[in-house]
Amino acid sequence: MDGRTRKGSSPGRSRSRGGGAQRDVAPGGSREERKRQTRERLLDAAMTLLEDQAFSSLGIREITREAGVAPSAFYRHFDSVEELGLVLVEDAFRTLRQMLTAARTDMANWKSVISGSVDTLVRHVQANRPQFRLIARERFSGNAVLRHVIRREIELFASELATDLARLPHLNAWSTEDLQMVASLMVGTVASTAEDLLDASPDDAQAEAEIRRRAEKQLRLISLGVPSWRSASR
Amino acid sequence: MDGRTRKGSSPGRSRSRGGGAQRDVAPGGSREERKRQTRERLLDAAMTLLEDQAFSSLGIREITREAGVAPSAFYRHFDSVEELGLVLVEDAFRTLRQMLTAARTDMANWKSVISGSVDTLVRHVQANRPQFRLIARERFSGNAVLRHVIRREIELFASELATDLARLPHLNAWSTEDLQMVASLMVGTVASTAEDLLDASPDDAQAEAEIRRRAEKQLRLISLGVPSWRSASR
DNA sequence: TGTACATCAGTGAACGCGCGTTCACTGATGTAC
DNA sequence: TGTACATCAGTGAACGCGCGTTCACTGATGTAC
Repeated sequence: MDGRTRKGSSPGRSRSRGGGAQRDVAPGGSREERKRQTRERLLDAAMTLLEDQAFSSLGIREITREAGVAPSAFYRHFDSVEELGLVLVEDAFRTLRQMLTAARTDMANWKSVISGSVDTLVRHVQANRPQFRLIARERFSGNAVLRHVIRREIELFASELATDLARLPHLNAWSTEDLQMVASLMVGTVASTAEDLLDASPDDAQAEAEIRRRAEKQLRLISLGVPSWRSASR
Repeated sequence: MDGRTRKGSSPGRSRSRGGGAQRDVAPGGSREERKRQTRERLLDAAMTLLEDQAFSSLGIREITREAGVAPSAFYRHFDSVEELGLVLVEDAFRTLRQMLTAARTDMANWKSVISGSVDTLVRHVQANRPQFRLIARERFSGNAVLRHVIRREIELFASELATDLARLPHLNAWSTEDLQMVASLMVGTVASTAEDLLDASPDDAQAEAEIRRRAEKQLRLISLGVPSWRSASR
């Protein structure tokens, strides 16, 4: 038995653990490796706490308590809670980018591009709820540094989507402004869908199915407006 | 001169002040009236502080300091910061409901219903930035009680919009589910627009014009999809 | 392989500080006569 | 109108508490010979 207690754990986080035979509880590993593990525990602890509270109310003592280390140990890994938060946000966006790569791969089989994308979205959100919740929440609230990092990333996604859309047959003659308009509408719809998923219980299959249906319909409705756009607006 | 200092003020708040001759600085008024004024100062102070921070990090000492009263005076008016927060949220939604009433009045002149609604939105958001920011931020973050109150209100608006839409010629044969789908898409688009406005500087007329243009286009694109909906989906 | 020394992740005590909350008070306002 | 008493919004001192941060320490791990 180990004197420390490990109060919380977040099975959702998929940070790659170093290779080897050592157990989570037993000592094991080189000094460097063990330091990495403690850092991991701090990040996991913060993520667990963020499920129920805002980032701006997270404290060093709170995080270290949850992680099962002394408060002063925090400073061996981060200068401030904000620095830790930036690492969490970077992690979350790495997850989100993986989702987008997966969604683009799914685009290969055309015709069901909408339901394919929505399916990719739902699976990734459900598999990484803490990360998506972090992005959804801190996009608006509290800490200005985190907020700006998140905003910038999301704008980037909308621009990338606009570029993707420009390659589609119906859209290649559209102005940049109009492409960005459609892209931001789609990104906004997808973001709302993700928020609805996070708001529902992860085990509520019916709620998930309804959210999925609605998102597909909304994206389909938007796409139905596309062919009529030019003629109606000019 | 008065010994107290009034550090902050929020001219945006439009709470109706009691009738009479008394000045803001001078003593004036009945005991009841002066109590009401102090309560007002606390609410205003909290709203001012909320422009830069999350509700969940607001403290009693912070609010009373900003309002220029002793910390213990807080308890003459509210049992907790949360109770004060609920009053702020109610106020904010009163403002939002006034906006919706105004928007419905504008609906009288058909054909420009979209640009009319967007104009109403922009004017109300700009005139009540603190309130709209409160709703936008606390919809996700921190305090669970506030979050749920805000969610419920927003769902209510989407339902009301669905009812309104059902009266329109093209839409009166639609299923409830599809009406709600369109309504939530529109509410989401309007919410994103409000967030963009709050993110931009209130004095940046060019940014405002671009946000307005984009919102009008997005709503128009959605409405263009509506006539094709049934045929394409069934 | 064995020994002596260096490194450094994690500890725990200590600090000063601001927090939320309580409480007896004060003095202006309100009320009864 | 004047007087005596009641009310109560706001005060300021006091409390215990948990916070962020510092610092000398310890003992396992790493390295040089």
